[in-house]
Amino acid sequence: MLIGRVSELSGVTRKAIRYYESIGLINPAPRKGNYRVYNDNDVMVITMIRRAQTLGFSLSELKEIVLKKAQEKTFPIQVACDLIDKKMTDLRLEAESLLLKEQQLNQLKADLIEEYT
Amino acid sequence: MLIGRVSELSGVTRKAIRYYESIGLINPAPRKGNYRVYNDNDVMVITMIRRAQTLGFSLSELKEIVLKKAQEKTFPIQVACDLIDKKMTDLRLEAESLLLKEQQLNQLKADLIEEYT
DNA sequence: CTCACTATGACGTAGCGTTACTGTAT
DNA sequence: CATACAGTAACGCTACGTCATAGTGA
Repeated sequence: MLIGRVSELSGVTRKAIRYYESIGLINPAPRKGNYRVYNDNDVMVITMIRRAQTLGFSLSELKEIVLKKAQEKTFPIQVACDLIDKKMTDLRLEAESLLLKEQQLNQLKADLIEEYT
Repeated sequence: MLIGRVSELSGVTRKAIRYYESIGLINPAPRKGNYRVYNDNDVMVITMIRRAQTLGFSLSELKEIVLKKAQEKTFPIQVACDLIDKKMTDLRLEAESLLLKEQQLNQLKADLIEEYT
């Protein structure tokens, strides 16, 4: 299938897919003429990338995993789980900072109202 | 005072201060020779900008307020409070999405472990 | 003359979106 | 010939950091 179909199935734009290829996150698709040709597995990979991205992984983090997988010929589950754990920690820290910001926003509003009324 | 001193007092880098000027967020500082000269009020403004930024306001949002203030000759407290309220809503939405992501990260980890052990 | 500070300007960052222009399969 | 795809290239966005290079006041 061509890139447009992959985009439909995965929900990832053609531009993004080509970008993933350009940074070496996915293998360059074989060409039929000048057009990139994909298979079902490619769709799975791209879908997983988007899923992980949504959960807060950067493309460079995902690239690490992809590279390790290529080297070790097997999915580096240990590395992946470590990254996930780290993300969870990050999330909790971010949640705390959100609570703090909410308080500070309230404070800021109170300050402004007091000063300008 | 010169820009280095402002940077010390406000905790905002010289580069950032010049950037604020370049995008019209703060007024171009008068020059003594070729050097920008600031006063205490400038320091206050820059400090407030940084404070608001930390709370999640973009520079363009802050610029809106600055522009309104210049037009109406008085601090647009209504606009500011509305923006603050909006930020609070955003924060709550983000907090929810963080909780969801935490669940999904757990799910992702469980999926990986089940699949690769 | 040196030293500490200032200035401008170009390039880099993340992850694509958005033109803009061109090629091709039907 | 038109239409709906495909391709590459280049600039835009956010908020500066990081050189590189050069001027200036004490």
